[in-house]
Amino acid sequence: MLDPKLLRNNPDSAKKALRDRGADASAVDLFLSADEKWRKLTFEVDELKAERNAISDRIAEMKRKKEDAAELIAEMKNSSERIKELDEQRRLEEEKVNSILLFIPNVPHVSSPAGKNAGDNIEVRKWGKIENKDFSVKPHFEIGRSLGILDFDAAAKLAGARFCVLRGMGAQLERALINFMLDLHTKEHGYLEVFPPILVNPDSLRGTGQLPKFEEDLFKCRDDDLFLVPTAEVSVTNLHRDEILKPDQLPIKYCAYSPCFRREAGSYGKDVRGLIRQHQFNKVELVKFVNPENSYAELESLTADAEDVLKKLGLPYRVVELCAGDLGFASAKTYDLEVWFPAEGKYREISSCSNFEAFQARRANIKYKTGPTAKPEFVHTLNGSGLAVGRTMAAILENYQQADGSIVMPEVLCKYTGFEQIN
RNA sequence: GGAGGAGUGGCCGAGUGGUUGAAGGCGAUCGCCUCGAAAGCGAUUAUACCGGCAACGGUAUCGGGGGUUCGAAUCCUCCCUCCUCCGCCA
Repeated sequence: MLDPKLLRNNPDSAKKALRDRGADASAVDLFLSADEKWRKLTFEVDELKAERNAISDRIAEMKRKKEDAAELIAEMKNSSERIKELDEQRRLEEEKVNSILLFIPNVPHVSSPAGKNAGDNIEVRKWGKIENKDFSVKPHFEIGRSLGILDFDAAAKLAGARFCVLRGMGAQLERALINFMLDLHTKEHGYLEVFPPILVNPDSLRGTGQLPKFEEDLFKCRDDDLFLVPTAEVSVTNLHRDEILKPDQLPIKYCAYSPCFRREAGSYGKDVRGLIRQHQFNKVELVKFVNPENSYAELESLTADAEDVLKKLGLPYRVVELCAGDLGFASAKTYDLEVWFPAEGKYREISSCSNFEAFQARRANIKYKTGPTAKPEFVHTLNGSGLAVGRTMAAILENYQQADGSIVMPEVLCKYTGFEQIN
């Protein structure tokens, strides 16, 4: 959510920012008119209530003195009706203001490059050497199938398309990756591990920005007002919803493993094969709550923490800075980490690291105090994948593929897998 | 799932219709005292919104929503959470 004061005082810059990211800027005008109505009604109602409160006090005093207050009471009856009416109007207008606000995306940070779509993203750095192998690397889903570790047919029987059953060393590798990532972030990068619920309520999803706009992307329980999380970001960020954090608490750094569930509505026909785009996948997520002053430095270090996973696994990758038009709804600035897939001969997203500034904090009401007497301010929230586990497995199956069709484990993983090779 | 109990400020805790945004205590902050500290004394100590350049004024909030009433922390109602007992269960 954007700061309503910013929209009031500086609507033109807000509109420009929204156009920069390809969003509909007319919402700003809708907000402005609804907001003005709301403020007018609020002012009127508050004045009437002030009067009512004053007269109520007089009634109370008269009653104490055993005087007759019938006349005042009768008078207040009308006033009370009027208050009720106006209050209802005010409530409706307030709802309108809020629903407009909830559909407006974040404003891109000045450092986010201009551009319309992924084609305008900027590569900021590359890491790792892309090997020219003397055999043709099979795509991960083929090699995984022939090694007997990925079973898409069984998954289709159990659940449908976009699911996968991991078998044997595949299942073990998945588990090893999760443990490896969590250990790295907790032991070397200073994150506190949490294991949150993966079913959450609508308030939580509103807090991070999935609701109300992206409900169709979520799996919802039929009989309960609960959704499966599309990312642990939702659970973990909402850990501090409606809280005022103490000055010495920041920065807070969490990492969490969770399964993630996405309906992938509207992505039919896209990445249909393999582990790239599944309805259910595992992810280790990094989440930070920070002082606004440091949030961009914190984004750099969070990105570096995610990159470290790829470095330790020896997977070639590049870092891409998303242009304004490609930014997610809640993000002000995002770096995508893209890992090399040799079978396809291209880089694909494996992590997305974002600074949401106060956008989520305002929705989720997460504040901090700079000192014991200071006024609470919104924190900045950040998160990034550290990493998407399924895609990491896929990258390993391709990058570590041998001519004989076997897969050599990255060295750091061996103590987690207990084997050095899949064949 | 059934029965009963409870949810008040950072914390504890009073408060069953009218100067109660909320006693009292703890904690915290500032000041006095002190060489310094402790103790003691005094003051301050929620959040959001609206109006105002500001000083300041106003409104709302006692788990959440709705209702009764001139007036609700207090009464009614629905929901949520926690506790106890029963049932079920990993």
